Amino acid sequence: MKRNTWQREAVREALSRTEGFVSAQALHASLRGTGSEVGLATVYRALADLAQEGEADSLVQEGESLYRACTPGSHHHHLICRSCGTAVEISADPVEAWARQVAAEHGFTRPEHVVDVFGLCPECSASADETASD
Amino acid sequence: MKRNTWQREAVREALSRTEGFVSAQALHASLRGTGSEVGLATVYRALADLAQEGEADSLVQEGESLYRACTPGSHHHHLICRSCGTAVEISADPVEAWARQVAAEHGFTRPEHVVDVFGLCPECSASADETASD
DNA sequence: TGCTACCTGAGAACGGTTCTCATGGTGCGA
DNA sequence: TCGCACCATGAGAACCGTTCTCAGGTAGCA
Ligand SMILES: [Mn+2]
Ligand SMILES: [Mn+2]
Ligand SMILES: [Zn+2]
Ligand SMILES: [Zn+2]
Repeated sequence: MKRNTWQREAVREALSRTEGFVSAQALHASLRGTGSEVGLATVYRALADLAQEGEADSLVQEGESLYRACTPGSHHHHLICRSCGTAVEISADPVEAWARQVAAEHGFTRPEHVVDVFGLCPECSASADETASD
Repeated sequence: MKRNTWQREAVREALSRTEGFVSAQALHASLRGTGSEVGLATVYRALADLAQEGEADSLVQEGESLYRACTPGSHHHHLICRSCGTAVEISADPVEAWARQVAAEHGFTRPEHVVDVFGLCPECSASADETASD
């Protein structure tokens, strides 16, 4: 059992207050900005633990691991804004079945899958349109 | 237009001789092993160029970028062995449509998607079974 | 309250990737 | 074919996100 420290709770809380995916460093900077003196290594450790326990989702983008608070116990995927990181949880039942079937057809066992949809969220789409018309 | 150098050609050839996804460093070691004196930075540059031009696919696994020769011009995905890196190109037409629809439903524009299926290939599945029964 | 195993944090170390810059070769024009 | 300008190359340094180290601190338990 993990000990309860104010540092871990601070990370959990900061993550849950964040809309989209954030990096460990950004979360650490955000915590420091509010006066918290949590260490960077602790933020990394807390995020890794949260991800392992299923309380956070993670993905890698441009060499950086990004994290997001996650509704535990439910397998799901994400629709993520490339510009601001905002994410929507989506179910992908047809894709789950397709992935299992594809693996089986080729004799692959213990299938897992990575499915992420990226795009520009409505807000960022609007901004992009303005910029384009300048 | 990129210049034609024996280094770039060597990288292209080494990549096409490789069954599955390989890292830049592994490909460099392989080239060095055959007597080629290509530099590591050049391998990185050549692989980045090939990926950009659509002649190579890439994915990130455990903090490392992996590359694979790709049949150009065709959008496809991969079924990849977690153990040995062997990959099978798969089409995912139902997933393409699903991804576009999900993005549209949430007002996201310019959708892209990341879809990879991982598993153990038949050979590695057999090896894993032997190990497990020891 | 006291004990102890575990957590924390500053900085060092790590590993993959990119950058620097002197050197060398490609492609092109003459 | 020859010469030149410009781009590619490669060794090593720099970079950057992440993990490790270890001394000091603290949660949890009796
Ligand atoms: Mn899924
Ligand atoms: Mn696709
Ligand atoms: Zn956005
Ligand atoms: Zn395999």
